[in-house]
Amino acid sequence: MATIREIAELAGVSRGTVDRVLNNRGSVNEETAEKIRSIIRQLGYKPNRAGIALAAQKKKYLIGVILFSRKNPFFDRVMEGFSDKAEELSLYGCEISVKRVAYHPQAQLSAIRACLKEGVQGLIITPYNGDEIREELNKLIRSGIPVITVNSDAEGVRRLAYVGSDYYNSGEAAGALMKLVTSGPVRLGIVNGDNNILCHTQRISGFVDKLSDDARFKVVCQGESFDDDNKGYELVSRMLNEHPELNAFYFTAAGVYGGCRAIAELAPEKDIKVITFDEVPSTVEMIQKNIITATICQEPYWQGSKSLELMFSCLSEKEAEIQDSYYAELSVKIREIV
Amino acid sequence: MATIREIAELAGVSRGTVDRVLNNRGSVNEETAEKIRSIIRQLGYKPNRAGIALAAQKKKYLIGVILFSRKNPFFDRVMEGFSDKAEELSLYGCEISVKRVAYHPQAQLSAIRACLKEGVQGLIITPYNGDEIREELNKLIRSGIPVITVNSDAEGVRRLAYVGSDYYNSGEAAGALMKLVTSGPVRLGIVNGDNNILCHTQRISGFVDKLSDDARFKVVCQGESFDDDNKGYELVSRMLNEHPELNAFYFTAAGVYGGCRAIAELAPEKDIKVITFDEVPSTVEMIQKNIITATICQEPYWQGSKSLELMFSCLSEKEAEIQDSYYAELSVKIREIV
DNA sequence: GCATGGGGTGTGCACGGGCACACTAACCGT
DNA sequence: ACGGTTAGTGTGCCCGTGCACACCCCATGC
Repeated sequence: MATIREIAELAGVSRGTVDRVLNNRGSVNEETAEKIRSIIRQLGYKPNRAGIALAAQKKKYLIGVILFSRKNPFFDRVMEGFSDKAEELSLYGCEISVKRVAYHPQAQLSAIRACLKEGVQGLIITPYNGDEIREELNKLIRSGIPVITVNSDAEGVRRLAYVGSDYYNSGEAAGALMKLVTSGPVRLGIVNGDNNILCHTQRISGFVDKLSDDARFKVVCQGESFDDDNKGYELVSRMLNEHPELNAFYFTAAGVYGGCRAIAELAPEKDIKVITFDEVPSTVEMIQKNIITATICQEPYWQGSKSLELMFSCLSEKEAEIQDSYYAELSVKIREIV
Repeated sequence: MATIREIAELAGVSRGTVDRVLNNRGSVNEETAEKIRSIIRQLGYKPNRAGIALAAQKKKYLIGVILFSRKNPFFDRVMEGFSDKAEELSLYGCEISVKRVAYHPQAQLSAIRACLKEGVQGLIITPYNGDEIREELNKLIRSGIPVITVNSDAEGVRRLAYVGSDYYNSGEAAGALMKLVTSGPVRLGIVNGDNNILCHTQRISGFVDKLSDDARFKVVCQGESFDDDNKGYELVSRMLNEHPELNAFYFTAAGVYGGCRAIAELAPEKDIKVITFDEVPSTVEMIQKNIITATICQEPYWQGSKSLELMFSCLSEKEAEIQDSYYAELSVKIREIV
């Protein structure tokens, strides 16, 4: 592999000049520059990453990460993605400043402000909601600080990129799965979280749309559980009492553990099909106990890792090509195949 | 983060001495060494990877990779894992020499010999079979060249590690999946490849064992197809003609494309459940055409990537901790969720 | 005629670690 | 007493890139 020195020698100039051409810095005679560029093309020169890494020891790219604080295995896993990628990129001077705060506009707002005070050069936020945050993010972006949103994408925020789940699509996948694992008439109970959160509404739309062409399926009841297991327990208990014909459940993410406990207690004999999201301790346990039939996963680790990688390449590379949106791949974990 | 220079200064010695302690090279006064070691512990010193990478530009770790030559998307994907990891590790002087040869002892033997001539310091082989190869590998290992086997593990070969699928386990998974997606009596046709290859026999054992406790299932017929699509087509056609009651198929890997074509042509109306292995073009196409119900994947990309990573850390690090076996995680790709 | 400024260029050092080589002091054998 | 060996240590350079600084030359202004 060619080095800057070799190129300099071939072009009859010094390393410094080649460096200036490579990083369009300082001023170089256009003729000389073109000559150097042609040699670079000819040799297929790629800067040596080890050299860059070593030279980057002096630099510092500080990236702010604002993350859900509530005990949540999904976001814990996203966090692992952030941490591992940060460790990898520390080689190149990348550093993250993580703020785990409540999912409230006020808390998030002050976290953003705190990041700014620390002088972050980029911000990653997951998840977020509310007009205040939208405006604040747009202010950041206008001031030249790129923002990547993970798992929350609001219209009107000119973020650098979105990384995360395609909720509607995963809802459809859940519907397809439900078709596959059932036969005969299916009487469905749906448990979702806060109806104001996209995650839940879109997962329901996708699911319902997918089943709409099949007369076997009927949604009998639906309720909110707000990520609270006791609430999930109560809700599902009530559903099972009021609608003994139920033979399938769909959880968009909330109250899974409590809901499954209710199913196990109130209908231990019945073959109730249950489809949920995410591979987290509560779903894994319920899969192993044969209560959850299948769960649909959307790579939380990848979401953290990918978003940090994108942000770093935006900050460090001259011309990073960054798409508008990056969607997590779906995978399915099934009973007895965990 | 501390550097070698800082440690040297604190210990009142030169960089060279610290270096000798860190890499137990040359000779160092035991007392001085202990002092340096204690400072290293105290500061929690970790060598800077960028520095190591840069210094490693001069080194060269050559690793031989012997891979199935036949057009095979699974091994193509393994190859991608090798290539990407090699690219990543080129930073540290890692280089691979790939030989894609036929799955015959003679071809593999000469590939191994060729690798030796090139002076490889480690060998990765996938897949392999036969006593000659086993003996040859053991000879290599005795001469100090570590060997990692991928997707073939023979008794008596003292390889450094095995990386790959757990075939029996994935067969069981296929059985569990078959239970889940069917209801009522199931009449099964099984299509496998060469009966001398572990992959096929173990996937069948696992599958059959898993179904053995459920009277719904009956294996009606079974045949070999040797990875040949025309053979697969003929075989499945014959099965469907002779046993019109068939309503499920299990392919251990061979003849999937041809077999599925036969199903599509001869039983277009029937709801036949089909379970196969690996996410390769032929399975993806047949999943999209709704012929394959689900396919079980075992991370071919990871297999390549992981095995090279292991080999490199064995060659480069003083004390790499390497397990005996690394099994690919199972995942399931399902109709409409690809 | 001299100071100012800026375009264009070269040079030296930094980054952290590996490693070859040089050097010293001590010890041994003849 | 002197050459040879060896344990123990220090020094200098290399790896490839980034970047600050110094330098030269020419144009412009007073």
